[in-house]
Amino acid sequence: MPLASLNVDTQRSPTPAETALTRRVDLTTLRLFVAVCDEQNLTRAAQREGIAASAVSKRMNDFELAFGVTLFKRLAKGMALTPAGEALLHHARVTLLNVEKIAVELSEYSQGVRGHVRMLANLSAIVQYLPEDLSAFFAAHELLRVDLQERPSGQVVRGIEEGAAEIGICAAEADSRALEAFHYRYDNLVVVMRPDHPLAGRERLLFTETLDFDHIGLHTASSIYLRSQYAATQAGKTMRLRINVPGFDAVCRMVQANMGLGLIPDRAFAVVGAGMGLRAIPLRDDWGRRELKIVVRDAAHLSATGRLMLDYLRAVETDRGGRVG
Amino acid sequence: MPLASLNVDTQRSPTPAETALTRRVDLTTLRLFVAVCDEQNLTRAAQREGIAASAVSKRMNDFELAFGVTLFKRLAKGMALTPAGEALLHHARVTLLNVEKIAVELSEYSQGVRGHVRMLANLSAIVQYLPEDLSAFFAAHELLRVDLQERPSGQVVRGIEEGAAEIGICAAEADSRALEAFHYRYDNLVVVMRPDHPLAGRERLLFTETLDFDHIGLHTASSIYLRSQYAATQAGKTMRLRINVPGFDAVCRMVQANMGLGLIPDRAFAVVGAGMGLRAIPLRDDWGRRELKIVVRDAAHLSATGRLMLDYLRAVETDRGGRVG
DNA sequence: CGGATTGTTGGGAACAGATTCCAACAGCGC
DNA sequence: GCGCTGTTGGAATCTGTTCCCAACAATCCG
Repeated sequence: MPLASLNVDTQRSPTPAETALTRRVDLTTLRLFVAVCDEQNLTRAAQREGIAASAVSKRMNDFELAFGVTLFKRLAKGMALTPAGEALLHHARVTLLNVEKIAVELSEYSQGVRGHVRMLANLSAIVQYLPEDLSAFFAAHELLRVDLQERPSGQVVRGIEEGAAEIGICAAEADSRALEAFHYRYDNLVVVMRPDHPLAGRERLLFTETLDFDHIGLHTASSIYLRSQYAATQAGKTMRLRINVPGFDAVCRMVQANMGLGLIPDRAFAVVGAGMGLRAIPLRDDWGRRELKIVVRDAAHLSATGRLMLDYLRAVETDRGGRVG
Repeated sequence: MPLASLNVDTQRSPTPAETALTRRVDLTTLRLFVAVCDEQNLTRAAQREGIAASAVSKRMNDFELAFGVTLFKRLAKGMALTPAGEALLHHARVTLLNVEKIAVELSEYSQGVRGHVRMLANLSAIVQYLPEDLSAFFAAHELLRVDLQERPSGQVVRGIEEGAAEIGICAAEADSRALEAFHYRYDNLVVVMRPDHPLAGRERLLFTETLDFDHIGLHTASSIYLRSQYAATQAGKTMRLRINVPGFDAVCRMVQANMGLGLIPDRAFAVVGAGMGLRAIPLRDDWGRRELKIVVRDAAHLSATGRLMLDYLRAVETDRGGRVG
């Protein structure tokens, strides 16, 4: 039954036999192991870790013995990994990285930080609103700290669902499924171009008017990109795309280099495009005004710090509040 | 400078001070810690872990001392987490889960497995082709093992780029950027419906002909969903969507329940829809024939096992080979 | 070509340090 | 005061490290 060895990863509770094996793993061994892998040499690895070479040798042997696995091929000129070793190396690296996060985060708490909030947000939110909002938030709550990661809107939703973070910010178009969603901000899209572009004299633009010119696309998973593609096909045309770039600053630089038109939020242009000698013209289409929303898994069961952050973000834009999802 | 506390996560090499802190973390303490959190009671946690309560108490105190952090509020009726404790709990959980993976994987090697390949694939590949292909691959290489995770095509690309897996399979439409891409298989989309549906008598269908009826959508990030949305808007219409579901089997069940039409690959229908008394009609549009591609970061530097798998997958469909990206 | 040299990993005994256990202790609520 | 909680102290134990030495392969040198 070869198919039995197809492992679709999933969250399981450990069997007793597994916990027994788990106890044979320890972090110093792991650390030593990656050192040996890095150096491909036991002696240098031992020096680097400030420990006797024989001790390292013993640990590696014991470890191999404990799992009944050969990790290294012992060569005359050092140690080379076996396939089992390579597999271990991968996991060992991410485990150690995680432990490091623990150490860093805890030492932050010891220096007075009173709470962490893990956050996911799309690029638009990070570039335009979060710097000021978080700055103000920190001013009110000096002892809090935020771990912020950038992801496209769809993956923000997924991350919140999976518990990778407590609070997410994404485009309102994104399907937030079972998550609770609240209004955050509105966004206005502008078309960015060089001052010598044929459209540069216009005060406002319909998106269809730009379709006869080259465009510079954002990351293909970004909601701005998806939305503009949609609009183009709805108009029965296709966007003339020359390149996809990963950030608003990159869009502006491409525009500057005469690669075409860019489509980014107005405040993003104000932040990253200012001083580049470019022109930004508001989009007249209804979808030129977008909404960003806040998503959480369950507002009632947020941590104290998460709750604080959510309440703050919801209150920060006063003109138009309320629930959207 | 409140903004200094905005941490965009990134891969850093550890500073000396950090490694010193890192050494104060050990897995038994972590395991004990989550046990205490789970039980909210030190005594029960100690019992569960088969250790004296005093030992646990000491470990927790030493740990708090080492980082200068209070993890628990000691109450008369047990232990409650502080914010710092909650932060630690999150990281501790994922770390332990990782260690468990290490133990499982290594014990697999000890039982004869000679290599692991981490793979990401979209749903279409997993449902239609991978079971047979991997089965045949395992028959030829009994001692290999595969860790397979399902993701939408876009996230497959991202996962391969980030090194989460060695080999990915995704829709050819997905932008694979700097990755190397190879042809894998072709896919044919069929429209699934109940036998009493008005279109059930047709031999072949154009997608536009289905737009007057209700549709059942796949996950909104899936490439089939995105492609059909695109086709609908290109035809100047909108899809009448009643629901989005996460898998091909769910689509078929929804069709059976008279919720509308489904659009899935033909072989997926053969696998999951057989025996449900449904009708599957091929799509005549050119995009009804899709391509699945294999993506890797750098074929030249694949592990031995990864190389084996790549070569096998590329050779498995003989009628149309060759590079696509 | 032979032999010495340098580098490697592996093994055993003594030592130091950490971890554990048991028992007794202190705070809190009922 | 009883039952529950977590904490403390000291002794037994165990684990890990070091040091020294052996075995081995490659390389250099006479």
